[in-house]
Amino acid sequence: MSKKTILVVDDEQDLLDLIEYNLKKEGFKVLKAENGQEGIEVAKEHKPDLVLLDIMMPKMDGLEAVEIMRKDDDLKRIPIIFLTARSDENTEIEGLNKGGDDFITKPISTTKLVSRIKAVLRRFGESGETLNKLEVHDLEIDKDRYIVKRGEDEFQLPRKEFELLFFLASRRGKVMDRQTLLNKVWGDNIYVVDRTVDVHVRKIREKLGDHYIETVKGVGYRFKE
Amino acid sequence: MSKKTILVVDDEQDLLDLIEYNLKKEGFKVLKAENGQEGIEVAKEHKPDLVLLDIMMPKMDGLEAVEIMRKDDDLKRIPIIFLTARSDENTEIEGLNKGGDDFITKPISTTKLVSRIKAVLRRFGESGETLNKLEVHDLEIDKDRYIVKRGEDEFQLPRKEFELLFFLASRRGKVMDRQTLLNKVWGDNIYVVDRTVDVHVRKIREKLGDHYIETVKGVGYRFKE
DNA sequence: TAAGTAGGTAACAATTTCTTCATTATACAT
DNA sequence: ATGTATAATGAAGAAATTGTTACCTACTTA
Repeated sequence: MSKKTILVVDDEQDLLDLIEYNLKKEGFKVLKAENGQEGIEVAKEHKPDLVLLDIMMPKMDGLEAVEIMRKDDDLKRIPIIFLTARSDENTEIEGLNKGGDDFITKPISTTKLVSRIKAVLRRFGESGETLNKLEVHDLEIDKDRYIVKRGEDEFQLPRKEFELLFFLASRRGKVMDRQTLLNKVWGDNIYVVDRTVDVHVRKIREKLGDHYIETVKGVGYRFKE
Repeated sequence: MSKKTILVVDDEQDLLDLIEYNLKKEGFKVLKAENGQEGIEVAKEHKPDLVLLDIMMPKMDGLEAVEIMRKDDDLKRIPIIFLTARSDENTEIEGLNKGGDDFITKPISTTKLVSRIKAVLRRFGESGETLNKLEVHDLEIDKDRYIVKRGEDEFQLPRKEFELLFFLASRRGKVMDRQTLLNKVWGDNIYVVDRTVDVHVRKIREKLGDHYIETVKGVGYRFKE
């Protein structure tokens, strides 16, 4: 399991550092921001797996930030845990109503923080957040819909072609040999000649153009980075 | 919007009644159980939309109950909110780790309780619209009356056809395989041949035309976006 | 009881997708 | 530049999937 990235947004530098230290110790990747606005920018750029968001901040407070995030297609699925200076039930309720996923009051207990983060991540992880939508180059590959989009154009690829494309695209840059592709896309105990892959690659290129999948002679195929 | 069902599990009869009163006032349907074991039985039978679970109970406590629920295919997706007598951080952490979705300490503020329940339901509900009236393309699909309208025309579909259409339409664009459709429309523990879905799709197309439900060969069906 | 409706199954026709293989083109090493 | 290995291509047949129809059962209603 690759490291999960947590974005921590808080205006107190000390607290930011403390949280960073503790989360890194637990194996998370940590991003930091000092206000809501910066937080959203960082979130847009790095798409963290979870955001820890202070309610009280200068420039843009946490509640505003959450509203913006929930309206942004790229960000709205990211779980948010609020931080607040002290237990203030009204704020808490407002936060949850606005779309927060949990709530933690300062002073923060490290154990509690980590425990909650894990709980929230697990919760979101199992509800099918298995990354069903890839955006690479000018393509949008949507496995929920089994559709590939490029701008306004939609391509309806047959299953194998789609799954092959999806697999390659989800490992952008990495060269995969034919056998691996067969195992991963076709299944482990399927017997087909490995040249079959070539034919599917060709069909994908035929439909989408040949600037996505690169041939690495003697090795296999790779989705262009 | 159909009423959401909340199962409340607590050994204190008074509290049970108090919560029931408040939740009913808010428009929820309420089920009650007095210990973990009973709670699981009721949950299995009625599949509530959310469970409020006391940690400390005779016979089977809340933590045990949650473990069992999370292992049961029918129950594991039901969100759980823990109740506990007082803020006890250790228990709280344990609860969240075991798979709770939120945590509320007694004495319970009614507002807070309802607010949290709604927050959790919203979070979980986003995957499945609970609206009873869908308007898609030129169709109006009304689950209250089991009627589909197109302009002046009204179509009276049989139950299964209607529910299949409704389900697909409520997840517009998303491809659903036959098994999922069977589980969601027919029910989890129903045995019917999956090709049955095809026949119903055909009947729907026969009545409404075939420009609503799209076939994704090798995968399933999808309501056109 | 007959007739009608709904739901399910099975068979096979129609269609699409997949695989293979033969041929042609290309890249790479020498 | 040439030869060899590898990949691209095209086309045909196999395999898989879906559409469609007919039929069966259970249940409801007249």
